[in-house]
This record gives sequence, C-alpha cells and structure tokens, in this order.
Amino acid sequence: MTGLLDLKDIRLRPDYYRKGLERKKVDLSLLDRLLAVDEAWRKALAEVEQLKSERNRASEAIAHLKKSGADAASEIEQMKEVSNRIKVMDETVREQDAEVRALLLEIPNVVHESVPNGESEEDNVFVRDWGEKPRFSFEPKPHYEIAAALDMVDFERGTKITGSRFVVYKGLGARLERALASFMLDFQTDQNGYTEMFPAFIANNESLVGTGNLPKFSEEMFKLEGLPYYLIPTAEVPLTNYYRDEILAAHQLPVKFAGYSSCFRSEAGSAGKDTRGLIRLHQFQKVELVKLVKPEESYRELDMLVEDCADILEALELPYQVIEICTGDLGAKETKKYDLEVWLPAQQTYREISSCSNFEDYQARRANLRFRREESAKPEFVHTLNGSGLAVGRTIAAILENGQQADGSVRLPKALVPYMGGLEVLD
RNA sequence: GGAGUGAUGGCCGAGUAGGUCGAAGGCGCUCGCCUGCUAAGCGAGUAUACGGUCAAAAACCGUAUCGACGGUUCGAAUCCGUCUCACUCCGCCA
Repeated sequence: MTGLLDLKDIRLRPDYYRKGLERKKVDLSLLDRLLAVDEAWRKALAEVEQLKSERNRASEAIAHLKKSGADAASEIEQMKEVSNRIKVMDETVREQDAEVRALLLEIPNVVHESVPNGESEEDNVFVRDWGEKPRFSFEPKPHYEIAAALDMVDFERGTKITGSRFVVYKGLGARLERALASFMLDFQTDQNGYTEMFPAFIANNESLVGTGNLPKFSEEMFKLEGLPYYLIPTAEVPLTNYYRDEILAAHQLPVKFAGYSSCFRSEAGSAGKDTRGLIRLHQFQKVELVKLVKPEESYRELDMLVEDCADILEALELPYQVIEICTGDLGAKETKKYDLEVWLPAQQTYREISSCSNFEDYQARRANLRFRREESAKPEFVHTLNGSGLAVGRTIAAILENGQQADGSVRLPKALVPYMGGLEVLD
C-alpha cells in the first residue's frame, strides 16, 4: 500500500493530520473513518495471514508425503476447509483495503505551518507588487473589445464552431498567441534552466490520480467517452507524471520542466462568471513549469518558482502583485501557494495569471515518484511543485488592456517585438 | 484494423507432464582479501511492500509479489480465461 498520504504516519500522530486538515476547513469524518477501517483491516489481515501460513506449511507437508509415496488424502481434505476460509477472508480484507485506499485518495493535503489563517480569498495576504499601472487619457477598454476591434479574436465564431467559452484566434491574435508561447518557452529554457517539454494533451486515469485531479475533481475535466482518458486540465498532469513509478538519482534533481499545452476545463459551477473575453475558457494555452526536488529544498524552490514566473511578467512590462493564499482558499492538493495577479486596467483589478504551489510529497506518494540520495540508499519521495509561466490567454488580455492607446491600437512589449516579426504596434 | 511472438529481480537470462522457487546462472553493485598504480583474481553480500513483535531502531516472525485481474487446485512463475503493454509482418494513415 504505497503512495497516498502516509498511512503509518497518520496512525502514529493522527492529531497532526487532524489539525493540518482542520485549518483547511476539511471534513474530519474522513480521517476518523480511515482510522477505524484501518484498524479493522489490520486485524483481519493478521488473521488471514495466519491461515495462509498454516496452508503453506501443510502444502509443503503434502508434497513430502506424496514424494515418499504416502497417502495425503486426509491432509488434503483438511486443507480444503482452510482454503475456503481463506477465500472468504481474503474478500473481506480486499474490501477493507480498498476502502482505506479510497479514503486516503480523498483526504486532502495538510497545510504548511507558514500559511496564514483565513476563511476565504478575502483573507489572502499581499506579498509585493511590481510595475507602474498605466494611466490613460481616455476610458480604457476591456480586452475583448480591443481584440474584436482589431479582428484578433473571434468570439462569436468560436461559439458557433464549438460552443460558449471557446474562441478562435485570428490574424495578429493567432500570431500573438504563438509569439507568447515561443517567448515564454525560450525565456524559461534559456534564462531559468528549464527543459522544454511538449506533452500529450490527453492523460489516463493513473496520471490524473497521480497529480490529485482524481478521484475528487473529475467533474472539472472533460472525459473521453468510453475511455479511461481525460483532456488534460493543465500540463502539470503529464509533466508531473513523466517520472511516475520511477526512482531518480539524486544528481538528477531538481528536475525542471517547462511545457506548453492546451488546457481543458469544464468550468462546472462557474456559470455566469467571466463570460466575456479570454479570462475563463474551456480551452486555453499555458506554459507550465514543473519541478521535482529534494524535500528539504522545496520551499526555497517555491520561492524561486514564483520569481521564474514573475520574470515573464516583468519582461512583458505588465504590472502585477504577488499574494499568498490563506488556509481557507488553499486547494486540496497544495501545502502552500502563491498567486501572481496581473493588472487589468479596464476592470481596475488584479487577476490571477499564475499560480505557484508546493505539494510536498502529496503527489509524489500518489504517483510513486521517488529518488535515492546514494546508490544504495532507500528511495524517498520527492517534493513536487508547479506554477504557470504563464497562462497565454490572460497574458494577451493584459497586454491588450495595458498597452492600449487612444486610437485603438496596442503598443507591444519590447521583448515580444522580435517574436512578432518586428511589429511594435497592433492596429 | 488483420496475423504472429513475447512479458521473470537494477540489467541479461534459466525455469512450463503444478509441489520446499523469491525464484539457477551471468552482469552490475556493496563490503572484505589479494595485487607496490590500473586491470584481473578470491570471498561474502545484494528486491520490494505490507502486517506483527519492540518505547523505537536493528533484528526477528509472517504474508504477498515472476505484466495486470480473475479461475482451477491442498498447493500456480508453471494450467485455464480476460485484459494491458512491447516487438515483427501486412493493411491504412499525417
């Protein structure tokens, strides 16, 4: 029973987990149920293993008897009964084991001690900001009006071809999408030392369990009909699962992957939210950064990850702020998380454009993702982290809104000009 | 999609008329010896998970694991069924 939360540790110090989950406002009955079933399971297991031991000894004896030509009929008759009991008990043990596993998969990760307490996103903590918010001599337009006016994004036809929350990038819009992806990948590989990856956009059940998207969050994804496959909600899934069920050598760490992909989200439960524009779509593109690191380094790596993502915003001259997510707003999988929020002038607000998280060994246990400090050392679980560097659609929105000019044209960030074939202004 | 072959420990590779097989042998690796360097040589060791004993570690006991799941049997790496994956050939396709 590998993977998942550390069952032995939960047994040993249930209060630590109780507290860690309590701060996340999680239902604690799962934990109580887990402890109860675990105890019953261990009891039944001991019993059936005792019977099996008996059976093994008897089988050996029978083999000896037969070899020496003696009659073993009565022994065989006796063992028939034992064998039947084993069969029945095995079933019980299997069921209990399955329930323990299921519970372990359902229980969220605990919170890191440094995370600020809070009830909701209202209580997230401001960390720092960067950049000058642009001042306009006119009323700044929302990005979707600018995009439509410049014929860069076709919202109506996106809906016609597929449905709501789908768009078609067109002309300079399509070019900009491609330019941003290239720029971000070049930057993260050249400046920040990531290895470029291009994953499949479909992942299987095991991979989604590995990252923690299953079993709890299946409704947030698109499932392929009749297949155990899902469209990936983020490249985090394939990239984190790249080394699933493998043992890495210490010198391979930290693993740093930068992967560009489309991301597919059902957005169940967000009806009516951000219905216009590029902010919330069923499909968007993103460059995702994933790190596999030694446990003792994961919080330092998280800080560096935030900087790696912030680098892109600064290179694109986009004002942003960093906030730390409080306990009440933290997702099920993370122990600690920072959001990068970009300034959107039309809404007069910061919007999330990147999310950087440490999962400690939560995903590593689920994905059985380990490393060895020495060649002969016991394998240990790595810590996994990821962050968006960045979401392309929201970056386009930010570029359009922050760079807009009175005549309806948009000034492009200098870093992007080479990627746009020398173009400095969209008009 | 059709036809065929295969899946054993870190790797290679034995093992199918079911019975002390967790699994021969080799390689690799670790430790020791030897050799005034290196190589070669000699000896020993070398899977994992779970449960239990223990305050705990070590150690020990037990169970499971020969692609996965299920079946037959007192007993399965070995027999049967289903599935997955890999490779070869044909077809199709970007």
